Amino acid sequence: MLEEDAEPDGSARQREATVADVARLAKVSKATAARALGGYGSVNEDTRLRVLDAADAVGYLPNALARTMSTGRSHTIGVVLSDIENPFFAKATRAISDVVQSAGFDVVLCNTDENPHNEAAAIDLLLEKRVAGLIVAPADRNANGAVARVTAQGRPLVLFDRTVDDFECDSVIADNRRGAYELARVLLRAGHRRIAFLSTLGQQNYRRGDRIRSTSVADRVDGFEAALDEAGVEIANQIVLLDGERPGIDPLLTHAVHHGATAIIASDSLIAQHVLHGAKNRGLAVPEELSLVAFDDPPWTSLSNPPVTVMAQPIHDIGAEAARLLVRRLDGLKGDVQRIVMSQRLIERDSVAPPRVKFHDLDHQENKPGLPHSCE
Amino acid sequence: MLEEDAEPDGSARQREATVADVARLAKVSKATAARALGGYGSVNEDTRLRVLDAADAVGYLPNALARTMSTGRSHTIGVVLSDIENPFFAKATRAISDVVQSAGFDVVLCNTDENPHNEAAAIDLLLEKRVAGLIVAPADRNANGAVARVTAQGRPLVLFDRTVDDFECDSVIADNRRGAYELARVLLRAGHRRIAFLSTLGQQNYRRGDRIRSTSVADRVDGFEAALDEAGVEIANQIVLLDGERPGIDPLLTHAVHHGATAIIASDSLIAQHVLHGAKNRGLAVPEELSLVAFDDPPWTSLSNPPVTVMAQPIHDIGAEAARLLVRRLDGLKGDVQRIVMSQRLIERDSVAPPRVKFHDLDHQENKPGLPHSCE
DNA sequence: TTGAAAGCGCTAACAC
DNA sequence: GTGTTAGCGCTTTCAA
Repeated sequence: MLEEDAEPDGSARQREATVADVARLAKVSKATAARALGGYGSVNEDTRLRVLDAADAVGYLPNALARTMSTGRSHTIGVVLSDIENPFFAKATRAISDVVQSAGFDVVLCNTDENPHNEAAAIDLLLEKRVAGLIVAPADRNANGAVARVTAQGRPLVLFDRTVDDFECDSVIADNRRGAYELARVLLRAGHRRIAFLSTLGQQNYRRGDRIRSTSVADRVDGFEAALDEAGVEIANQIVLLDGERPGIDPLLTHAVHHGATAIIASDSLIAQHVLHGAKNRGLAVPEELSLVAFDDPPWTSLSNPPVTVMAQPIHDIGAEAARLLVRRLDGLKGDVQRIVMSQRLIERDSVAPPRVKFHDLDHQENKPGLPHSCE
Repeated sequence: MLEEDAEPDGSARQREATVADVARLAKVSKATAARALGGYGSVNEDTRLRVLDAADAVGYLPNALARTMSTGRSHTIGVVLSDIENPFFAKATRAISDVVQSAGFDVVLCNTDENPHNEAAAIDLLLEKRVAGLIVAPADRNANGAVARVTAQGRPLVLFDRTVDDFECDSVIADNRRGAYELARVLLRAGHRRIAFLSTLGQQNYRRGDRIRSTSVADRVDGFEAALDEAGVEIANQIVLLDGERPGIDPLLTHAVHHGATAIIASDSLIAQHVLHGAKNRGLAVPEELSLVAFDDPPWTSLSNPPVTVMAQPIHDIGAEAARLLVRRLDGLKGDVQRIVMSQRLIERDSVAPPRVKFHDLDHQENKPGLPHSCE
């Protein structure tokens, strides 16, 4: 038995047992005890049992930190993402954990809230905790020092959902440009000519050509614009609304509707939810008065009134593939950077209808001053 | 500059820099360098700057493991829960992170999949990593050794959403019994006499009085049964369906409908989603042919067709309160175990209608053999 | 098979 | 203000 330290509150709390304690009780050396406990080296079967008995007699619990310090291996990988409440990330995380755990690694998760500062802190934290590798969905494509630090430290890194500019790195993303293109085509085919793209990410006051911080959103906006160009629709008539810092899709919706948008592309399912709510509150019938399409396909999109047309992403696969890639790198796989791009899938439901407005009138107002195509 | 180890692939990866390296470059002792780096003790401003310069010249990154080992403080808390994909846990996790981080702790998250074995592994893992304290939603109320081990190790622990039998411990839960009671009352008032309670947790083949593994589900079933008793409705006519191991609410729904259920209580929003889907697929109109009420109030429940009547839980507060309590314990708060119970709130929408069937007929069949009240 | 001792990177006494 | 030294709990040579 270990001596017990008397606690201030009178309870007796045991000092944590160490290999040394176990060794003493089992009457062997620290080294032998450690071998028996750690299951390495070779140790006589009898002594092994004796050590194990001693171990749970003193309530021995290995110290993973000490172990990592001496071996240099942590068996832990870090995952950093922006919003665990977003079903996209929840699902991807799930996939990552499954893969990574079955490969014998533990996972530590950090939430950044789309804030580059938090992200840097999270990455450094994980690096300081000496995780074996990292999987991150970077909040900012630009000069992302924290992300670069990971590889600079020589640790494997896989980016998912988003990438970072001028940075060679394994990554697994979805074909967002194509997805947005298709979504825009659906709307265009239905006759819409004034479409708003809504996202909570990126900067406010977007002008065509601006670099949007999140590459997944940037790719979508790109595909969106490409479809419009191709259809010969004036981009100036379109409305790309990015929320930047502010919370709340609702003001964006107000803005969009106020400027004549007849259809919305929601950049994720959370935004689609807000749009549907907003439309309901405003007494705007979907799709009769406002059409809606969105990225991601959580179960509710087929249950809502109306069911919504979506671009489904292979979320599970994105996470799983990112994890598999990291595990392979951890196993020592060398070789070229891998950039995996997964395709998305259109699911048409009932949230799109032709616009009620005729656009001939509006088209003549194109140059009317004061018609913004971005939100302040 | 540090010497560089040549890597097999030809790249040159730096050995990780340590305080010793920094000290050498800054021409001070290890202790001084450590003081400057760690921001403790006192050190001359000039030397401090010199050390800091040296630090980023060699790309120094502190080793949190080593620090924890010598200080005994990890500044990290562990959270273990059963399913991060469930919006309930996603939201609670978010609240926990926020509170805990602003108190200066990092958080490590583990998913258990409702599997007691995984849970034990996760708890031990966290304990081995020497987290300062734990917040756990226990998968099993019975003789939960892993949970007990936490306090046995002298580490603060707060349970949330669920508790463990015969185990004194701080906890924050919702008043599930009352919530279920109210939900049952809504259905009863509408005229329903044959109601099915659906959950993915707990054992299959439930008989009244059985101990359901998850205390939150157990409390709900308890409240459900109490309401029926009070209304003088035969419990034998009710159908408590728990999924046990199997994935899939759908077979449960089949079972319920097949045995004449006219209303469903879904034990969480994921289940409600499945029920709505299932009803749709079967061409069953909600609420005309099947009424539905559920726990939790994610945004989609007001968007669905029909919007669903729910018992909203103060999820954010549950998480935040659990975190605050843990932080206080970590700060040394002694004193009695705290058991915080938060109340739920009924939100009536359009998913409940009177049953079409008249029950006089059915009541006479009560003793008809083969009418099960639980699912195998 | 076992033991003694060194070392992982850091902090914390204790001297100077 | 700064340096020396001794740990934290484990693994890992190297001998015996």
